[in-house]
Amino acid sequence: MAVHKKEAFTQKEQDLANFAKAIAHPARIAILKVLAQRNECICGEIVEVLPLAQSTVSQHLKELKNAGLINGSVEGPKSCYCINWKAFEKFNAAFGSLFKTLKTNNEKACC
Amino acid sequence: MAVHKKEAFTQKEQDLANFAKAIAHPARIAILKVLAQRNECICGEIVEVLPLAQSTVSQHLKELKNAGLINGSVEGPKSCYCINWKAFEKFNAAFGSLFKTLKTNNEKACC
DNA sequence: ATTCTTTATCGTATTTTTGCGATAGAGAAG
DNA sequence: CTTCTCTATCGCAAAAATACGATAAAGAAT
Repeated sequence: MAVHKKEAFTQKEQDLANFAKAIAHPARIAILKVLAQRNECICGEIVEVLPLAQSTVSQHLKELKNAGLINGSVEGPKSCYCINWKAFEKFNAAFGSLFKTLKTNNEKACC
Repeated sequence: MAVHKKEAFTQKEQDLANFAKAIAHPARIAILKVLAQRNECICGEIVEVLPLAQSTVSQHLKELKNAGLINGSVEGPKSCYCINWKAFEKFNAAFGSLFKTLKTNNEKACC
């Protein structure tokens, strides 16, 4: 078997998990950093910075885009990606909310 | 092919990615919530709450423990798990740091 | 119009994750 | 000491993630 049972959980839990999964790879964190640095948000330079093949970087970009963490528009030879601050803020809030929820329920560790 | 190249990235990036991966599954988020609710931090009830087999829950607990997000001690028939607030705080700080880094570099989206 | 440059997608291989049933192991209860 | 209960681990299968090379596609440059 091994059918992923993600659909059996809360929408909130799934959303947060998806966000987390998007940044659950050092390459994608590195990509986010590069995107934030370049104000003109033209990439392709990302491939040069990362120790990965072009196709792999493109794949990671796609996943970040699917997760909603970045926006992107392709115009032939050059593409333009940049961080979707709104979604990122939402993620930050969702995680903060979880953290807060956990903490208010039980502040001290018992083992 | 397909050798994970995670070691090619910063330690910080790897750490944050590992933390993120730990919560990158709704089941593990749900487990954290249950652990926070029960003050006595006795589990096994987790299995009843979650729509997963006992062995699967045990596996998720193991991963959370490996990631350092929870502490656990097994004493024969009953085990005791609870949230490692210190590590969780560290994760929260690391993520907040990334978020801040990104934001100070580039505040506005361009696409 | 043809070539060049850049990026996305396809196909494929390998590794990792997810999940379950079955079994083992470790105290508690009798 | 034997049984009972709870948890961990093993073995396995299916799915997803990771990575790359090769190819396609879409403008730019000539």
